[in-house]
Amino acid sequence: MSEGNGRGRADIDSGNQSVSVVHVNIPNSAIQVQPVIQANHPSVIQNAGNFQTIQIVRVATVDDDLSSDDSEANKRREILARRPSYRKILNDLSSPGSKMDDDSNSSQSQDGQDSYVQANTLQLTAHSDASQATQGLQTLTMTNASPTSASNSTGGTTIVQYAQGPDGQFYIPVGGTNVQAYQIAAPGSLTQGVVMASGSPISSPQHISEEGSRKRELRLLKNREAARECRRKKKEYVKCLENRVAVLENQNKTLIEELKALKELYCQKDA
DNA sequence: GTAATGGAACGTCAAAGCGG
DNA sequence: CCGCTTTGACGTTCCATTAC
Repeated sequence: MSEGNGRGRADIDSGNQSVSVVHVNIPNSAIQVQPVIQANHPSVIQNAGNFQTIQIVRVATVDDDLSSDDSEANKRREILARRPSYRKILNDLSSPGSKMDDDSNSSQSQDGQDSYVQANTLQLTAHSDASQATQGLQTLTMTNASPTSASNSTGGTTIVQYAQGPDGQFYIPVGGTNVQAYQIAAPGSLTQGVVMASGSPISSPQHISEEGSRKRELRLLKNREAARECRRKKKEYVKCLENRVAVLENQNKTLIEELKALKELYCQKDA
């Protein structure tokens, strides 16, 4: 264990450079970024028209009293929980004037560099590969609209492997891409649960607990994937902001130079 | 070589958000 | 209102780097 708890550090990796996400003390405010079209500056043009109002959520103020640990944690949670989702922000950024359809669409981010693909629903289908079935290893395919780079996801489809033992129990590989250990799942879990989603319920206590553990496995599986996707989106969001900062800095620089040139022209004319 | 350290990524939990 | 999704927080693991 490296750090005790993970406070104060965000899981951000933007490629070569590491990015620390800090909670900036900003009063309730909104930044208005006006669309500016300047034919002279291609770097600006590529973002022209995509600027939107960025709502800056107040995170904390300097004089916020965060004396006790509990109240601090509670306050932090309350405050942070009110952040808009990355999806919402990126949707707002990428679709000026129109609300994009929320489901299963891909869009370009405001700078046109990062493609942003969304996945909102995880469709679970179970199937068994003949060759794998002979070895007792089967796959559960999670059809997902978003291509994720992590784990054994290929083009938005996450393949979860499992095996059924001779005793009828299902074994789920644990540990992501590398199968490191097998966790015993309840008999009939996952596959049957997925396939028999609308099947007739059996109400014996044992079946109820099996059903419970099966649901839990499924929930954890989905949440695992969702967390992965969320991190990916967060990274993309940070990259998007960084790009925007670069563009705005460039724009600012250009405007300053332009102003300078105009001033000189004006002074010459005056003299 | 090895312990210490830091960063990145992950899994899980909990709570808010959101759609039907 | 309910069920599902999203995301911050937290703890853990792995890996790279650095100091000794």
